[in-house]
Amino acid sequence: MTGDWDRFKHLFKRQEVHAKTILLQEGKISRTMFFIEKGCLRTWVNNDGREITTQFFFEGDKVASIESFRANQPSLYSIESLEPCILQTISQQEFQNALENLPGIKEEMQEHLFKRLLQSQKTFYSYLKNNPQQRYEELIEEYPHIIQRIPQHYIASYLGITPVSLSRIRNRR
Amino acid sequence: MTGDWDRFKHLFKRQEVHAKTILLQEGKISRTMFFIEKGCLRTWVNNDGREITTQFFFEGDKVASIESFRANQPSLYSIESLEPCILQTISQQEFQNALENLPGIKEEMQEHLFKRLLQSQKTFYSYLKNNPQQRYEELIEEYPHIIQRIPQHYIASYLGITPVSLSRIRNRR
DNA sequence: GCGATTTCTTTACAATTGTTATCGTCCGGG
DNA sequence: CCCGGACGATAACAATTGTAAAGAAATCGC
Repeated sequence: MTGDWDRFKHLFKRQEVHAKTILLQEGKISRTMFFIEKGCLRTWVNNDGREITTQFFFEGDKVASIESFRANQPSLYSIESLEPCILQTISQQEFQNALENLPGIKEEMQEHLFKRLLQSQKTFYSYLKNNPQQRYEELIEEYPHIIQRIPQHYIASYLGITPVSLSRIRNRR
Repeated sequence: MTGDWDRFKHLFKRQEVHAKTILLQEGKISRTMFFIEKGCLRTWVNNDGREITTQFFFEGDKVASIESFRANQPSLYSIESLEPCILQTISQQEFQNALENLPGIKEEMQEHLFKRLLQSQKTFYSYLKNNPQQRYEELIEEYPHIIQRIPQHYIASYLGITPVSLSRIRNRR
């Protein structure tokens, strides 16, 4: 899956960051793409001072505000570390070079984009169809490692509810 | 915007349908793409017998379950006419031909896919950030024609609430 | 090691939405 | 022209979630 990815992994630079480091701020243009070697990240949006987590990322994931990275537009969300991380980073510039020089990367990017669309739609439909309790149960089913690894208030914000409400749901079970 | 689109409009076949015609059923693989000449469509998902509308389409829009159309996977949603419609349709086969023979169409499709990702994300974030009342007000702001043209219970299902709740929200204003 | 911070739970109350049912209006087909 | 279905409003009640505040436990940083 990330086979092609490995081909230009040597272009990356190693970077270590503390927990709670903002790697990309909402509204800024994404100039860097990250590959997680160790640790985890989240993306989140600001809503009147209240944070809403939109996604979690773990070892092996590549993370960027693709929309921003690709179109040079302000990112709709922030990217932040949740744990101390070891990251491999590549700049937009270097990535452009790779795009033009390494065959197949372009197609892989498109496939990646397509998968993101599917994922985004799937998450969206889960929101439409299920209530918070059902979404929590779905999370336990499909991504148990998230429950075990991520502090609950982040999960609550990911589920679209308050930590109080998540605590109640957990007690109902 | 649809400039390139016009270039192969002659490949389309005209089709007239009644209101409430299912053009693609959830779970089936999309083999046809539609261009709306007159009328409007909606996409919706089935949730335990309850319909949830995910999007509305009007004159000038092109509609397909792109994800299904492109990857030959079962569609996650149905496509249905809300009014009597005049449609221009193209089969997957003919579309493939166009893709290979007409230069630039491929890039246009990718751009279209990218825009769908952005749109999908935007709608999703609106769900995350806003309550039903705010989403209704946003709808009035940004897409007033939808309010005027579409029966309320479809709008309610689009907003993720019951018709009863939408009626209450309208009365609160 | 220890104080400060973070995280989670609990409580009480308010606000919103869902559920079910009834009723009136409008519109189109036979 | 009339009947039936579609559509929207309303009411009463239940269930869920949000809000604010307080406290206990765990964890972090120095």
